[in-house]
Amino acid sequence: MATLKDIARTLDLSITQVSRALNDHSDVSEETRLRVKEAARAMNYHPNASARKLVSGRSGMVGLVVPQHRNIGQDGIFLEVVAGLSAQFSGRGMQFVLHIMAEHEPALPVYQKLIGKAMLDGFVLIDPQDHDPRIDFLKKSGIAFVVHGRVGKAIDYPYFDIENEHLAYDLTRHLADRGHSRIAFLNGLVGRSYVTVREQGYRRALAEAGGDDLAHLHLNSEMDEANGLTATIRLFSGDAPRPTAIICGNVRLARGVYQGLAALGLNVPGDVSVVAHDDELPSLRASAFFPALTVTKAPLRDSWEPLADCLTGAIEGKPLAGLQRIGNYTFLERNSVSAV
Amino acid sequence: MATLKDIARTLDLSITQVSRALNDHSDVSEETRLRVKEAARAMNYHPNASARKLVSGRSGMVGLVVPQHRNIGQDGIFLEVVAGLSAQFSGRGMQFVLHIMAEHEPALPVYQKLIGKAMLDGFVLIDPQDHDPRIDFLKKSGIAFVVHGRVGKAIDYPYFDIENEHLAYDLTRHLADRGHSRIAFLNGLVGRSYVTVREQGYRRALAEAGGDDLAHLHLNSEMDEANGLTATIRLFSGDAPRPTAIICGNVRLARGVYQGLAALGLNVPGDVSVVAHDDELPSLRASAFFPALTVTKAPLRDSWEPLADCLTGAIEGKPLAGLQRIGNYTFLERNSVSAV
DNA sequence: TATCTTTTCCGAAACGTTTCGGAATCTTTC
DNA sequence: GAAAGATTCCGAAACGTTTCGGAAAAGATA
Repeated sequence: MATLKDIARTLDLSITQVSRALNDHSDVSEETRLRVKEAARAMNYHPNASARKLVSGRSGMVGLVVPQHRNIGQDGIFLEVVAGLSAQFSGRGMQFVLHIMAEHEPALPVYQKLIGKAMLDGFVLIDPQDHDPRIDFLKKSGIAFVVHGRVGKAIDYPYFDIENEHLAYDLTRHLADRGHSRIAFLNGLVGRSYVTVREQGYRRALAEAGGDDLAHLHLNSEMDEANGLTATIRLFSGDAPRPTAIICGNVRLARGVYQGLAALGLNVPGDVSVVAHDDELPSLRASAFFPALTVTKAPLRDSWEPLADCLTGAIEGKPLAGLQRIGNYTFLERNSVSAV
Repeated sequence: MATLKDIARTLDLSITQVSRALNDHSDVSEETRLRVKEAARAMNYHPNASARKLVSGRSGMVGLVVPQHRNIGQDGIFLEVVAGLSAQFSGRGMQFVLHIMAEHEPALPVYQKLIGKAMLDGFVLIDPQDHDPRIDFLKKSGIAFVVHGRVGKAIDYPYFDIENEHLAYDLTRHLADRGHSRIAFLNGLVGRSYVTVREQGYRRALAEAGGDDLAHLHLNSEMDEANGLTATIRLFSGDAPRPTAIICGNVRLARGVYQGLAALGLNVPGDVSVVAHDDELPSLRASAFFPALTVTKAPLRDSWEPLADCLTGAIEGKPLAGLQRIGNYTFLERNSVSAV
């Protein structure tokens, strides 16, 4: 492998000057800058990442740490995350390190070890929880990171997120405006920050509309098809007043809901209206539902670029203000809602 | 972050001796070895990977480079690979670097750049092709690597593979022994090394059995459900003699074949026998087919450990002999085959 | 006691890069 | 034509680790 020394020798320059030329410093003449860059290309020189990290603190590597939970295999979402982030960082000449933890391994020691080894410039943190110890830990250890999502009020770290409170409000409001008052919400796992704020949006809309705030209509579960189906069955059996509309946290839940309603002989939207939030995972198309599903749409795949932007910004020490981004969502009215 | 110098200072030892103590060198007394290790743990010292790599050539990081092809999202297999390998290396205290290339980016420059940066100790290479330039390139550049699969005869690099030739032979022979002579083989994409050798096994069995070697019964395609279905339709339309049995390169193809046969009103195994090779992807269970599918089974998930073993062995400079491993497969006779 | 081994330790160099402080060369100015 | 400033360059130190060669201390042998 060619090193700075090699280039310096062939060009009869000092190592210092070669380094400065390659890094576009000011005090190197235009002529030598070109000569050096040409030579570097010719000898296909790539700076040694370890040496660079050692002195300048940058290695160009970022990490993602995820637990290996049982359904990591089926869940298309994980793949979307990994492929999306990896492609983003690869495209920036950076390296993406994936660390999959053992089943019930605690996360903090893993981060600590990775930080201790000092080879990563920063982390992407996904699936933030309501009181997420990882965020505090990363903040305290002073390493750059970006969160996919956000938790709490006064937020002093880089993140990319969508307005989950708003979209839950919009979906609920959309139904309430059409006369629905018993609106069920199939939300996600308790503790996830977006689940919490979506519940807040749901309750805010209900309160405004004066609709019944029936506790049993808000259900938390893993957001898969099976739970969508069983939740639907549950909602429509027993003596409790039945919903006239269902909001689904994602499209996979909605698919289960459609199946459940079909099994119960109930019509969409005749008997029950259904709406959902759509992450636009490639495997599940909300528009292909019958009847086509009304959704708020915010493609997950639009997250990776801003996340990578924010993390590289944080690594470069840019001010926090530019590193907190909110993604847009759109409301798509289709055929799964009717007035009551 | 604590460094060797910190430990040396608090213990009033030299940096040298601390380093040697931690790395279990011979010339350090048992007493100081313990004192040093204890101190290191107390100060939660982790060796700086960059510094270590710089001098000793080892960073404890390995890489996987994959192209971002269109169906990277749906294909559960990619996730299985990434999660499996990452977990293996994470469990060994190593880091797993995933590099996803742009759609049609050439692979060799990517490897060259990664090798140039000199931060990886080795690579895992998957999906080897019949004349794979990546293998030559990695061999020439002298970096450690392991191949999932193998190509050609005299193989002088570490690999983990299963006996694809044998398993194709076994499946074909199983059918031939039951009187089938017109046996179709839905193989995978041309150029993949395992596809090539499976075809050889198929032809060998046919030749032995004296069965018809009908060229049109060997089909190459992407190994998904859709192709299984269309291939089946194709096999049973037109004037060419129709197969009495179908071998599928994987279970996903088999699922398509079952659908196709059902659509054609053909019975399994009454009208057509079906067998397949089963990688045991979590999303597709061959035993849940109706009728249950006869297969050769070699769980893909059993590959990651030997692959990681071989790669770490190669990095440590172990002799090639122990780094070439063959995985087992089992033959599971179920209900999808009948005699003719 | 003097010499020879064995055990245990340490200084210094090296890996490839960045960066600080200063030095050489060239250009301008009076 | 000399002093001042700009421009372009370079030596040396530093990052944290491993390792080579040798040295000190301890024990064994004569």
